[in-house]
Amino acid sequence: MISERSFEVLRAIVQDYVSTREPVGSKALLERHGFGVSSATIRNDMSILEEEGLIHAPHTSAGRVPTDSGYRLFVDRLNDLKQLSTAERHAMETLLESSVDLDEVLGRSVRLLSQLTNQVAMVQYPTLGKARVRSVELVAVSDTRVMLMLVSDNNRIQQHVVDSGEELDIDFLVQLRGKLNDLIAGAPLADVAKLTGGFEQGFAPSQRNFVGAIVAILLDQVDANRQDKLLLAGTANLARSEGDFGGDITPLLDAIEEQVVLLRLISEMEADQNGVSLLIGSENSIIGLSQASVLVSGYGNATEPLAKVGLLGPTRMDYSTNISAVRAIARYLSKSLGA
Amino acid sequence: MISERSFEVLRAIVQDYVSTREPVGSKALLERHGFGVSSATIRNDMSILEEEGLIHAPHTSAGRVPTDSGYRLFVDRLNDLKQLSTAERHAMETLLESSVDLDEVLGRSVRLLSQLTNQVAMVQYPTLGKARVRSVELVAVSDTRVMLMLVSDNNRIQQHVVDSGEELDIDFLVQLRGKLNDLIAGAPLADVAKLTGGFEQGFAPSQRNFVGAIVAILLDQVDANRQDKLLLAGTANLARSEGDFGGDITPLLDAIEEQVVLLRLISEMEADQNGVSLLIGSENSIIGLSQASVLVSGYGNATEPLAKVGLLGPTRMDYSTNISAVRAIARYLSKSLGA
DNA sequence: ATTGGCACTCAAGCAGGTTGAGTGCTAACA
DNA sequence: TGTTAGCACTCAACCTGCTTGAGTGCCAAT
Repeated sequence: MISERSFEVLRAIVQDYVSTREPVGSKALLERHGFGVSSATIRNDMSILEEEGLIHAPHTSAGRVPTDSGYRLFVDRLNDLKQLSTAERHAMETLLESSVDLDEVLGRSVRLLSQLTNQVAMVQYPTLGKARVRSVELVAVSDTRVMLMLVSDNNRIQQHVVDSGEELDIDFLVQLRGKLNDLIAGAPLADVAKLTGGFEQGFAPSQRNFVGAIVAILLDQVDANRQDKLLLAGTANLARSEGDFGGDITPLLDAIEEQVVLLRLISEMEADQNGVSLLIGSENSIIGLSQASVLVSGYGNATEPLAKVGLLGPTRMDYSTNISAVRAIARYLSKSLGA
Repeated sequence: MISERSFEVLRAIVQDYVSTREPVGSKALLERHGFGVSSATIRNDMSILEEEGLIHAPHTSAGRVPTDSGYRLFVDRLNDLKQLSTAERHAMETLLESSVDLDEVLGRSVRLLSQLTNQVAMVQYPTLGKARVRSVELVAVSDTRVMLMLVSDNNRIQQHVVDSGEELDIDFLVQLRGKLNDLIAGAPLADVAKLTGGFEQGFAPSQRNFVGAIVAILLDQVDANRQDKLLLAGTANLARSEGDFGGDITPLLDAIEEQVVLLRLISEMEADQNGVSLLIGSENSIIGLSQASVLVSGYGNATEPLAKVGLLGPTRMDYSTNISAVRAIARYLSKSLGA
């Protein structure tokens, strides 16, 4: 069992290494943090930490660097998270004020998160689960094009423009809208496919093509809800902290491009006591992300989160700040979308 | 005046330097490109090119690197652009097929462009110019929230959700929608502000707050059309070509974050004979972008472009490929939105 | 105008020496 | 038993001097 002071030494090492990017030695440690002991004692503690696999020396005569397990212990014992600054709070509140549609809320949140943390931020589109259809709207946007809107009862809106290729009959649109709503308004999204089966059969042959197209788009929209989507922001930050990922970042870029991998990863992550979950370095199984940490939190309902929001960065990141930022954004998203 | 062969030498230098990232010398040049002359002759040509300020030697005993002017001449004399591959054509066509709303078209285009070129791609939202209001729609999306949609006659749609804070009266919404459309449908966007002045005075005092809010949002939407917006993609590519920007990329990241600077820059760029415009390195006036090239093309109507689309990358980029990619995307956008 | 030849330059790479931040160990101490 | 001072040891980083070779510029000959 490592002593209390040994842990303080670990904490100091993590902090110094995160801020300086250089291996930290016993003497340098004393200068920054005034432990009441000599450097020799620190060295003894360090050797214990090294035996436990928490820190590691790049080479014999260098200082120490935290290992993944070292970061892990540091994070697990993290009790006081860094508070957001007033400016940051203000930014959050401004965000809260303008209650807009889903895309905008998610887009702004993820951009804010990336700015707060200087990392790559990501948010998963909420799955609808037990959501129901509120209404379907058909709006003519030009002589031949119509916009199909699917509004669900958790404030979520999806829209898509369909070009019928022929002159639209406004009256028919109104009538079609009515029939569609009679059919599926109030129904769970999961049932839409069943309910609309054969729907176009009730129309004149000349209209069936168009109605069929509309229904197809509608089903697409429902499906798009089931099939998760990921929104990223701040990927340019990768250029900033490139060196921290150790040489080749192409696998990282690929993983970001192929959102599927990331999506599966964060879906499988289980929340800890704080509501956040964290994979440090090699704790995640994706090759090429072994130098990266992934930090996410669920948002939505506390008992049953809708989806995840979080960030991706080098293992050498400021966990304290980042965890609190992710938690704050998740709280905001829950407030804004969880209802 | 530089001879024809000297120019061929310049062209070879640009090509080799772009692909190898290493200064190119007279002998290496001969190996790759079989000029029918000796290395000494090449050296003579090089010294001419250097006198003209088209190439430059990093140090005495190194090969040559194109200067900004060198790239410029190379590009100006570029006659055969690289063709898109069939796979790339296919991607474009797939994009064309799904005719959807503005956000989606622009989003997909800019992502495709960044993938084609491996650079940071950007597209400017089209200004509406002489566009007119087609219709205004009000759709209830929950008991208290209503979605306001502004549809203009060039297929452009903007929407925003407003929370009235109180129970909505559906009949009143329908009535309000009618009055609004009577007032501004068909009018130029520029006139909306004038037309809606004092609009809420025609309503009962209890309703004026809500109507006023709706009108305010409407004006916001009109304004958002005037005030340009920029959509970026592929910023992660910066991490890939980081070294080409010479050391400190923070000013570049800042410029990307502060889209305003970029927007002003590309707005001021004038199209050349090919429809594209290009600023190479120090030709642009933004500090911190002196190692970057900006390449844009107008899209929309040939005579009067709606907005710009293009990319940002290191001066050391493959101009031939990139120019043709930007042109292709611009053509596609024109076809899709210019009507 | 082109070429072969030659002297010259200088970054890059290698070998050897020095430095200093860092370690581990041990013996003394509280 | 935990802490400390002291000391020998290690090794990356840095410097220095040397060699190499890719590259240049110039000139006289074709």
